[in-house]
Amino acid sequence: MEITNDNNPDFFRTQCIVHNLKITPQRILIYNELTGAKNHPTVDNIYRSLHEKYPNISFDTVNRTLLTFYDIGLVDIIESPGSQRRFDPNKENHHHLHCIKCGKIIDFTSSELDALSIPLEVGKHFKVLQKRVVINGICEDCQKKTAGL
Amino acid sequence: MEITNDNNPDFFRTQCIVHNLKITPQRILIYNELTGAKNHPTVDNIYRSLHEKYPNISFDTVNRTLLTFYDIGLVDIIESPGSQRRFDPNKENHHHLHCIKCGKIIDFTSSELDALSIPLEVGKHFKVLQKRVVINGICEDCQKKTAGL
DNA sequence: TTGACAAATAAGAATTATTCCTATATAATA
DNA sequence: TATTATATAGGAATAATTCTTATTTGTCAA
Ligand SMILES: [Mn+2]
Ligand SMILES: [Mn+2]
Ligand SMILES: [Zn+2]
Ligand SMILES: [Zn+2]
Repeated sequence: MEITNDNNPDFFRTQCIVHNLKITPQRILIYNELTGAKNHPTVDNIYRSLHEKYPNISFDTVNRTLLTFYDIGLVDIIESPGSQRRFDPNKENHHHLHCIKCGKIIDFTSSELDALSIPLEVGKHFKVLQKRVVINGICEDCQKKTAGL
Repeated sequence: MEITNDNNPDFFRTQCIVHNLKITPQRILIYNELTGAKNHPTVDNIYRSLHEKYPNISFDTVNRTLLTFYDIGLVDIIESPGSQRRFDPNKENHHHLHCIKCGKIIDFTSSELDALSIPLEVGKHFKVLQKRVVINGICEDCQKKTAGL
C-alpha cells in the first residue's frame, strides 16, 4: 500500500496566514516536496531534491523552513536513533518500524494500536500529545542481504 | 520510583570475554558510569562525568566504547528527535515519554503495553526485535514553567 | 499601483556532533 | 616475561546544524 500525504494548497496558505508567515516560493516548494516524500526525509534529502531543479535554494532555508513547519504543526519531527533529524509529513495516527541495519523507518497502521491505553499515572504527570508504537528490527531487504551468511 | 540499572561485574566480564573484548580500565569505568546513569545519557554526558575524575580519558574512547557496548547488546541506542545519540542501559521491557520542550526522555513501565500485539502483516515482512510505546508530550517541569503564561 | 517595512533568503562562517588517523600503551596469552 | 593483537589518547577530519549579515521580497496601507 502506498501512503500519500495530503497536499492541500489552501490549507497551506491558511496555515501560513494564521501564523503570520509569508507565502514565499521557497516555502511552497518545500511544502510540495515534503508532501510528495515517501518515508521520512532528512533536511538534506529535501534540499538535494530541490537543489537539482532550483540551484539557488539554500540549505539553511530548507532547514529553517522545515523547523518552522514543525513549529506550526505542519510536519512532525520523528524519533530516530541519532544521525540526522527526520521529518514526517504524515500527521495521521500511525506507527513506525525502525530497521537497525539500514536505518529505514517504515510506516504501518493499526487501529488496535491507535487505541492503546496509557497508564493513568502517566497522564497525571505528563501532558500526552501523541503516542506511537516504535518497533526495532530488521527490514525485509536487510534480511535478504544477510540470508546468505 | 527510582529505576536502577543492573551493574553486574561478573556479567560484564563474561560479556567482554565472550566477544573478545579486552577488559580495560576505561571500559570498566564507562560500564559503571552507564549503569549508574539515570535517564538516557549522551556520549558527552558520560564523557564529562568521567573526565572530571579521570582527565586523561578521551572522548573518542567513550564514544567508541559505547558503540561497542551497543554492538554486543550491553546497552541500547534509543530513538530521539535528532541532536545527540542517546544510550539506554536499561534493557528491560519499558516505554518512553519524550518531552518536546526540554528533550528529556522518561521511562515508564506497563505490563499491558509490554503485551501489545503487532499486526500479523508486519511480522511477515519485518523481523521484530523490540517494541516500545513512545509518547510525545510535555513533562511536569515544563508544564509548570509555562503555567504562568 | 506603488512605496515602506518587516520578514525571509542566500551564502558562507561558526558551532556542535561524530568519526577517523596514528603513534603509543597495554591486556591477554603462551 | 616476551609477544602480539587490541585499545587508547590526542588531534585532525568530516558531518550535521545553526548563526550572521547583506540583500531581496511579500504584504499591506496609502
Ligand atoms: Mn511516519
Ligand atoms: Mn529507557
Ligand atoms: Zn533495513
Ligand atoms: Zn520537559
